[in-house]
Amino acid sequence: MANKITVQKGTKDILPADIDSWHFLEETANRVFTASAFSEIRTPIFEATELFARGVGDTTDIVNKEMYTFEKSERSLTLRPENTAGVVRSYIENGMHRLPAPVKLWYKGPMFRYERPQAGRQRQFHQVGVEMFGISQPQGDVEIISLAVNYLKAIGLKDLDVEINTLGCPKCREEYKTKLKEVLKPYLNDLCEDCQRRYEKNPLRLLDCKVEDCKSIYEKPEVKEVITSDFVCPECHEHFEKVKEYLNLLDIKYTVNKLLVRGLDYYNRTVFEIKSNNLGSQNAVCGGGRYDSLVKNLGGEDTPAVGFAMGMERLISLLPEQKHKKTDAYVVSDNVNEAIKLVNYLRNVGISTDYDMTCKKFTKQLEKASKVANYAVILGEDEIKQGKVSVKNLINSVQVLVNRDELGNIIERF
RNA sequence: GCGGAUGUCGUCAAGUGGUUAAGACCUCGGAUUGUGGUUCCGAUAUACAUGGGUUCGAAUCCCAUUAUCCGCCCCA
Repeated sequence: MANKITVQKGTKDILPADIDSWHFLEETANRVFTASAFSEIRTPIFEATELFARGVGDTTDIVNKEMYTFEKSERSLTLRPENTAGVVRSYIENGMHRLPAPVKLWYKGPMFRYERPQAGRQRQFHQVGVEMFGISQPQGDVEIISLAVNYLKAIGLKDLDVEINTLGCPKCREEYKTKLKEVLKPYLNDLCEDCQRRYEKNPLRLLDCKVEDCKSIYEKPEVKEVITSDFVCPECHEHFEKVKEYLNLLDIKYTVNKLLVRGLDYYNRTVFEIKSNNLGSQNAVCGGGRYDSLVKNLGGEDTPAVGFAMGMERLISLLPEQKHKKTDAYVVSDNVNEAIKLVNYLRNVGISTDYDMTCKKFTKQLEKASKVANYAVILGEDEIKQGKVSVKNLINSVQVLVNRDELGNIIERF
């Protein structure tokens, strides 16, 4: 035997047994997002590498070490590690700023990140997300957060925590970073390696370190004072207050987590995550926030924007198991000619139908029917003589003799 | 990139140095002369992750590799 070729590390087949959950997530997304006036957009799986370097940010792990990048015709291309940059590119390229504002888009599809796979983390994974362009007001942030909450509610998830924070604007954030670095300077040598690296690269990320030694340093009064201080400028402060006010109006429960810092460089002001306690260490099902400078950074008009992304595999792992749906009808007959015609008829009136193409004996056909279908449609000599068919409900064994054109009604409610 | 655990048929799983490596489920075929999901029989024709080593002898011990899972990191 030839060597078997297997799926690649961190990738998975989505098999028929699991497909109903995916359809459910996708159909619910379409329904819920459409209800909030979002339209679906589909952008390419690969883009110019530079789009992600500039869009996602070249200090991030995603860009630095997790991208699938390849060369073709002297271009550097990359499999998308997330979809915000791609949607922004499309927004700019297609002149969507001339569309009536706001422009509200949603998407779903595969993303690619070269990481060590573990629970809730794969190299090819799927996200469903939304992006909204043209709203700088706090209503925009709330539009997005409430949409996320509505979607998660629509797919039936409970026990989720919404965490929000504000990163301020570039100006007040810089001041905060400077203060933070100052107060931490004396302890620099006591911090873990990661934190020492973060200290230089992205001081905001220092705060959610899980190492005990670091945590205790962040608990020190003078440090804690800086961390918990309201560093944001009056405008950003007012914006965040409004966001919280509107969330309260909508009765959306949230906690303010000053340590919440999203890993992508483009965020400003409001950031949020939605977490589940039932997921192990990769517990964020949704992450998002405001990114007012990204459109401009990628060469478009200065346009405020806000959005989120959800990990579909993580959502599915929280969903109750779904049984794969059976076929509606299975035609059981010894008469091939009549069977073929009846099968074709049933399919054309919208009843999912299958039959035995190998001319097995009657009992075998019925046995097969009971495994794969909800109803057996029996067409034997007796039925053919009478011009009728028998329909047997395979769950409760009730059988009736009916005319062919009644089959649709029968199968729907019998 | 760094740690830890695991790897026996499509699936679950017994077996810890010694004749043809249990069993269950699934699938397929057959028996019961047009009514199934019960029962019975049979099949899946060289399944012990891979490559070395130790041994008279290894699925069982050792080493390497690989894969999966879990954690760190990071993120959805």
